[in-house]
Amino acid sequence: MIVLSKKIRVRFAPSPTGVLHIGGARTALYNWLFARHHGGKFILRIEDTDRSRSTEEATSAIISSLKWLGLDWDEGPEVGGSYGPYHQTERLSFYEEAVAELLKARMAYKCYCSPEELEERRKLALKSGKPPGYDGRCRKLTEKEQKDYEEEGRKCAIRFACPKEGETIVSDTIRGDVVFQNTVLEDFILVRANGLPTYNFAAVIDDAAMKITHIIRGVDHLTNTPKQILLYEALGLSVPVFTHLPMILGSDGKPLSKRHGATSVEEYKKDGYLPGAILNYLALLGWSYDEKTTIFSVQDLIEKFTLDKITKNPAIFDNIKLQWMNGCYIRELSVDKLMDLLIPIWVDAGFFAKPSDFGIGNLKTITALVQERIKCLTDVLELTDFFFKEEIGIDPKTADKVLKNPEVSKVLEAAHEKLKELEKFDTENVEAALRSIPAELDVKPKLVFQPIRVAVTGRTVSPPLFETIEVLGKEKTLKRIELAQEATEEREGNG
RNA sequence: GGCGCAUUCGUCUAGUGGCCUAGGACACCGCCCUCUCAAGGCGGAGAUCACGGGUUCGAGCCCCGUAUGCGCCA
Repeated sequence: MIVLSKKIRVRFAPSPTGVLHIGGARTALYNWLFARHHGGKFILRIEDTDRSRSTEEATSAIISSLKWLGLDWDEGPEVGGSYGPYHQTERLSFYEEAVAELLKARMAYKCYCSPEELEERRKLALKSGKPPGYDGRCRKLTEKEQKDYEEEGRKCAIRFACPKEGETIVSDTIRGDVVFQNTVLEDFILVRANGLPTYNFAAVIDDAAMKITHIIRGVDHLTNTPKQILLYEALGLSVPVFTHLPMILGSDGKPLSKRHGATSVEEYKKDGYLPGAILNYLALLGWSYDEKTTIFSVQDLIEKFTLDKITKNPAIFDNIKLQWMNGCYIRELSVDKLMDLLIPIWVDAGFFAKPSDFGIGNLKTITALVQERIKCLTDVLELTDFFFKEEIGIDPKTADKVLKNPEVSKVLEAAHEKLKELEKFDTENVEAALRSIPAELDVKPKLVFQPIRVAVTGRTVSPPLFETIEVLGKEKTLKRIELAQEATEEREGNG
């Protein structure tokens, strides 16, 4: 494909009716990657003509999600640009102008049918097995009839006068030529009775005015495309290159929705996912580079992304794989960087008010201990709460499993004794002290370390024991062992 | 209802007529490492390439039909 790199212009055009969803994020990503790969421009346009559902909050939410993902735009809200404004509701004059032109050329006409009438006719047509589309009755209205309607006070919508013969071909970069018979394209509405343009119309006018060269969007728009092409042609505008992306589905193969769990970028952020991991995962949902590579930095993606490697098949969104990938990205972080990300999570959980309350050094050690054990940042809470809590509870089942062994009393006693004697309470000394216990008591290592772990952390699963004990410190460690001993004795007394 | 798109391991995918007894990744199972859990290493299982026809010396790959799913008109 010959591409004039400098001139490539693509856009992401969300409707601000809600937060940025995974599907939208992927569309934005592919557009952004394509622009960055070719050194073109990435434009953000807000399609807010549906006034009843569009909100300022949604616009800000989408913008902040895009920023968080690192998908920056060259033109659009906040940054401006020479093809603005970038909100459709501020571009009404563009649409009016185009409508006037089409009406004058008789390629559009006024339709006085009310929504109620249309709905009724649609139902009727369906009932009798006929196509439910608009029948085109207002297309042949005489001037007198129009005048009568106007006098009746009827409002009119503007419809496109679709050619009734021939075919329109959509050349899609990944699906090839898709042919539509013009007869099946009804006279669709350009401007509603309320004066606002429809999606198909506004998008074409704006894409042309903004000199968009490539349109990359979901396949759900594929059947809208012939209508749009007809509009480009009617207005003498050059038709952009189309790429229709496969859908993203939920685990049951149905369209992604709330019941599949998190579906918005915001939620993933809150759950402790990293932007790089989300981008990497999304890039691979419908695109691949070769048969081996899975991990791509943003820079890799920019270098390697091409439209011809996009697949046609819809993809099921797999949270498990995203989690795995997020874990990979967490492991790639420096300890300092990871700690910076973890601190607000600990603070939110109420473990401490500011890092110095617990000690930066300790937090750094803890971070290093959990780095390869968490898939999401928020996983850290469950794994580290015992460090911060003054008192830990040992759940009865855990106690039953680990503390019921007859050797436990001896083990805990020995551990307490040895740790108490330590002058330098660091990992090395703690390890040496505890490692001597199995041989001395002639007990398997596991039967020594597990009870100590449970005593000290309250859990059977924890970060590495010796390091953990160092961070906890002598006082807390000894106290927790004592408490466990008491509990054990009680059990023995009762048992 | 019409039109359109899609269909390779459970999931994401590689595959553009002979390199495919179908490759990789996640998940799963086993072993190694090991104080638990992870991480890491090694290995295993898992796909009659939706189905049925055709074209061809040869088809996952090309053509036709069917089924299923999804989308648009809404």
